[in-house]
This record gives sequence, structure tokens and C-alpha cells, in this order.
Amino acid sequence: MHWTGDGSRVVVMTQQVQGGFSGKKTAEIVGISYRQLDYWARTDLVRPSLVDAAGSGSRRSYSYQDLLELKVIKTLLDAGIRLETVRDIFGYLRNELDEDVASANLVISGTTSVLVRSGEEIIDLIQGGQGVLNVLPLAGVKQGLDAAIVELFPTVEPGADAAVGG
Amino acid sequence: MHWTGDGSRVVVMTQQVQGGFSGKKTAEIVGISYRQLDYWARTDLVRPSLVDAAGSGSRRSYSYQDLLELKVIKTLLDAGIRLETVRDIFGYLRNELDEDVASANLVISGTTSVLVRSGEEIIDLIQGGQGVLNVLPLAGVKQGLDAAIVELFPTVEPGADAAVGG
DNA sequence: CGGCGGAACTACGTCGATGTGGTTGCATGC
DNA sequence: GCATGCAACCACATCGACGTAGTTCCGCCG
Repeated sequence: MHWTGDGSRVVVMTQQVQGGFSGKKTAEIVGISYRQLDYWARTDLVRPSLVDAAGSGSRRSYSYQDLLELKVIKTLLDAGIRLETVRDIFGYLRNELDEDVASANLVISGTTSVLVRSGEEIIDLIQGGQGVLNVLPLAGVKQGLDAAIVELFPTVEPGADAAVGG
Repeated sequence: MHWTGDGSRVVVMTQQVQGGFSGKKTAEIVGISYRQLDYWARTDLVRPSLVDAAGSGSRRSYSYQDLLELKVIKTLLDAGIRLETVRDIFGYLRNELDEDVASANLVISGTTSVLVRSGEEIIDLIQGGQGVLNVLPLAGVKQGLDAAIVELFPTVEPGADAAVGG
């Protein structure tokens, strides 16, 4: 737990090292407005998986996985994809995002999405599908996220292994 | 030109064979609402290249190229891409769409877009770019468009060579 | 030449995705 | 334990992309 010995320093650490990012920091790191983050939480797109809001005055707490998901969403929005489509995609995808996302590509065709590794698979999909394929290399997303974390809040390690036992 | 001998039949042909599609038919073929077509014309996304509107009561006339462009746009919208992004893309792309579009892929990265043929080129783009790539095989778009034309209005040949001399 | 049909035009409403501004309410500093 | 700050909450306002309804006008037909 947290000892009362050190006081303030310990509190700061427990907030960040636990993997908990406040709403404001989350928005800052991901590169979206707080209003967007708030709206997305209320409309069930991305809820903070550590601590959800419980009325006025409470504080949301986002995990590193949440940040990754949010950054993917922001990247899709920057690519000009509608939020409604993003909602459909993540409804289907949320389960599989926990995997080792390091070197996979997120491929979206219409409302269905897949995780693909080899480039040749992607070519097959392009030949076969008659709609639009959206391809997003997740490695770049993770890199950008980690870079933003260490730049804005150097005190917290970006990886999931930052959750440390005392 | 058109002989008065046959009457109504001839008039119908002169409207369609010239390559001119009315607003209503265009919307029907492309699969969008007339209101969308109208809105897009007013806001300068796709204007009818044969005859533009000239006040109330006039008639727009769209070319086959226009239909192709509209169908590409509709496909992008169906893929969940925002109209604003489509606007940016076509601002840059309009010149190059006249080419033989049969077996090319439209690749969009952010706000810039390219026409690509080989699949390997696409893989290179995926490896290099750190954003989202939107890939659209134009052959399928043209196929779907032609199919819709012959299904809805069998009297007119879909290709650009349908413009026939007497 | 006067009615008629269809398509362009206009006005207004709507809906999603926020921005702005103000209010409430924990949680801590003092 | 009270003031204070920050963050969640709420009530609007906005803006793009249309939908709906009604009006205007051109072209044809009798």
C-alpha cells in the first residue's frame, strides 16, 4: 500500500505509477480535447478501465491500454474516418487489442476489422475486397504514444510493466 | 441528328446517348439521395461537367466521368470517411482521374492521395507511413457503376464510347 | 397560350460531435 | 472543518451534412 511516511511524493507516485492517468493528462497525452475525452466516455466509446466517473467531483482514471485505444481512435479520426464508424469497429475489436500489438496492422473493411501481420495478406485483401481498406500500422501508434508520455510526464514509464509492487 | 419520325423514343435516346445523365438518374445510379447530389453540386464537390444548373427550372447534365467520380465518393463515404476529407482529396486528385482507371488503386494518406498499380508499392507505403492508409481498387468501382447503369437504364451503354454519331 | 410535370431553388429542421461557460461536489491544504 | 482547486456535470451554442416541404421556373403538350 502507501505509507504515510513520505507524504506528497508518494501520493503523486501512486497516482501515476499505478497506471492511472487522469482525464486531463490523458487528453493531453493522446492529443485530443478534454471535451472529446469526456464525450467519448459518456457515449460509451472509451470508458476509463481503472476508475470510472461517479458523479460530479469524482475522477476518472485511464489505463495505458486505454491510452493506446484512444490514440488509435485519434489516428483514425485524423485520417478522416467518422466517429460512428470508429464506434462500430471498436465494438468488434475491443477484445483483440490486448495482444502484443507491437508489429501488427489494423485493417478495416467497411464495418469489420482484422489484425494482420504480413504485408502479403494485406495485398490479398486488397485484391479480393471491392470496398475501401483502411490500414493502420499499430507499431507507429504505440511509438507515438510512448514518446508523448515521456515528453509530457517523464516521471512515469510508458510500458504496461510500469505497474510496480512495493 | 434526331428525326421527327419516331417521336418519343428518339427524344429519350438523345437525352441518354449524349452521355448526359439527369440529376435524378445520376442519384439513382450512383446510389445517393438527390439531396446529396444537389448539395454536392452547390458546395462545389462535383458539378455536372456537361450542363450546369442555371436557375430554377434548368436541368443539370452529368457525364459518365462524373458518375465515376460520384461513385468513388460514395464508396469513400460508405467506408466511413468524412466528406470534408473527401473534399481535400478530390481537390488534389481531380486532374488524374481521367486516366485509364481500370486497374489502379487509389491510396490516400491523410490529405494527400496517389494512384498506384502494383501491390508491392502499397506495402512500401504501409511500411513507411505512420498514419492510416486508405486503399480503394478503382476497378471494382467502375464495375459496380456499369452494373448499376445497365440494370437501371439498359438503353444506354455504360462506357465513354457510348457517345455515338448518327 | 395556358396548363402540367419535373427539377432546381429556398427555407427550415435535425442530428452528431463537439466548443463554451457555468455549476456542483470530492479531496486535499491549511 | 473550511476554503479552494480541479474535474465531472449540465445547459446551451455551433457547424457540417443533409432531410422535408414548399416555391419557382423551364420545356413540352395539347
